[in-house]
Amino acid sequence: MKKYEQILQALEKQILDKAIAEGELIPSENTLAMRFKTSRATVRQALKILETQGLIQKQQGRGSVVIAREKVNFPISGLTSYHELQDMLKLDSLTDVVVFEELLIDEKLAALTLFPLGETTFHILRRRRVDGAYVILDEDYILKSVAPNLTREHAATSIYAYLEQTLQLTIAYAQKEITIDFAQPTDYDLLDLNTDDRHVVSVKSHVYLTDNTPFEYTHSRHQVDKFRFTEFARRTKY
Amino acid sequence: MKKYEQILQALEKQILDKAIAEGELIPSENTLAMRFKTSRATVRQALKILETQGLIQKQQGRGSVVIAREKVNFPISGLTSYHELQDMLKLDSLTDVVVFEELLIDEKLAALTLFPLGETTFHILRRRRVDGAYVILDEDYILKSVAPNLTREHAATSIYAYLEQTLQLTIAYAQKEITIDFAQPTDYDLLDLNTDDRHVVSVKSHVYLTDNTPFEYTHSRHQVDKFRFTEFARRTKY
DNA sequence: CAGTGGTCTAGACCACCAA
DNA sequence: TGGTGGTCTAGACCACTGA
Repeated sequence: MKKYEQILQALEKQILDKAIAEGELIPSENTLAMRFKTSRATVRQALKILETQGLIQKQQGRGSVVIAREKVNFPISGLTSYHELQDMLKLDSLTDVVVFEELLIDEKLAALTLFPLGETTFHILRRRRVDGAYVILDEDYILKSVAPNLTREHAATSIYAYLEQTLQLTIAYAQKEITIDFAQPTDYDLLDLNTDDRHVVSVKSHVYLTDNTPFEYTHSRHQVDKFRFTEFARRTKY
Repeated sequence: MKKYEQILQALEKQILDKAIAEGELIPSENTLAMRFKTSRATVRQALKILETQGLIQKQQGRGSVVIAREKVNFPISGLTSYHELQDMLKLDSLTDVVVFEELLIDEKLAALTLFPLGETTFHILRRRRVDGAYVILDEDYILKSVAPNLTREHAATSIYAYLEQTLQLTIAYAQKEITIDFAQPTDYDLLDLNTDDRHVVSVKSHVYLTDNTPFEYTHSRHQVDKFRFTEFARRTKY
C-alpha cells in the first residue's frame, strides 16, 4: 500500500474511533513525518484528503483540528451508490428490478444519455423499498460496450460493485442535478406516494470514466418527504 | 502572487476562453514546469485545483484533458452566496430585507444555530425576487461577536462581501442539508407560491470559520419549481 | 519505448499563532 | 520566539499509455 494511504487510514481510524476527540489537534506534520518515517510532503498528501473529507480543519500556526460532523450523511453526493449507502446505514431495504432490457441508441436517447448514436445501451428500471415503503425509483442507462455482460442479477445487487470490482473500471466523475418535478403516472404506479403529493425529487447524473467516456446516465425519483441530501462544502480553493 | 496561483489562473483562463478546447490535452507537467520556471510539485498543486473544479481530467500515461461542462451551474454548493450567484448569472433580481433584529441566544436558538448560549445574534429575514416573482426566502442568524457592526444595508447587498472583504474573515466550511418541507404560513405570505403547492425546498447550513467557530446559520426556502441544484462530484479520494 | 502522470525524498524559507 | 502549517525546489523512481 502507498505510504500516504497508510497515514490516511491510520488517522481516519483514530478520528472515527474518537481516539482523537473533536476539537483536539492531531500530531503536527513534522511529528507524523518522523513517526511514519517519511517526508512532510507525503504526510501533507494524506492530510489534504482528510481536509477534503471534512474530518480536519487546518490552521496555519496552530495545527490541524478534528472537526465535528456525525459521519451519518445521506449522500447523493460523492457518487456513493445506493448499495453502498444501504450497507453504511444498515437500512432494511430491497430492490425490485422492474425493467432490464437493451435498447438501440437513437437520437432522442443519445441526447438524453450523451452516448454515441447507433450503439446499444442497457435500460434498467429499479424500485427501492425502504422500511416497507417503495420510496425510490431508479432509471439507469449503461453503455453496453463498457459492460457487455451485465445481467439482471447485477442490477438486483450492485451495478457499481460489478463495474469496479469485477470489471476493474475506474469511475472518474459525475455531473448531477437535483430538481423537483411533477409526479408522472409511472411514479404513482410504482412508488408509495401520498395521494396528494404532486411532486417527486428528481436526481439526474451523467457519469464518466477516466478517459472521459460518458458510460452511465441515471435518473432517480424520490418521494418528497423521504428525501434528504447533505453536503460538506469548503469555500476556499484547496 | 503565489506561483501556483499564477499557473492556475493562466490555465483557467485558457480553458474558459476555449483557447484549449474540450477534449484536448493541456501541456504536460514537465512542460508547464519549464514554461513557468518552477518545479513539477508546484505545477501539480495548480492542476489538482483544476481537477477538483472539474475543469480537467488527469490520465496517467496520457496527460490532462480539458473536460466539458458549461460553467453555468446553479450552485447552492461550494458556499457561493446569493449575491455572487446573481452577479454570475446576471439575474434580474432584488432583495427585500423583511426582518433585521438582534436576539438573545436562548436554549432553543443555541440548539438551532450552534451558537453559544447567552450571546447575541443577528436575525435577518430576506426575500429574493427573481424575474418578477418572489421565489426564495432566506433566514440568517449571524453571531454578533463575529460581525458587531453589521447593518441592514449589508443585508440588502451582500453579507459575505462585508464579512470577507471588509472584515477579512476567512470562511472555512459549511455543513448543508436539503429537504422538502411543508410550506408554512410565512412562506405563503412572503413567497409567490402556486396555490396548490404544499411544499417548499428547504436548504439549511451551518457555516464555520477556520478556527471552527460556527458563526452563521442559514435556512432558505425555495419555490419548488424554481429550485435547481447542480454538483460536480468525483468518486475517488483525490 | 518515449513521454505522461503518481509517488516520494530531503531539504529550504515564509506566514502565522500561542505562550 | 518556537512550533505550526504554506509554499517551493531539484531531484528520483514507478505505473501507465500510445505509437
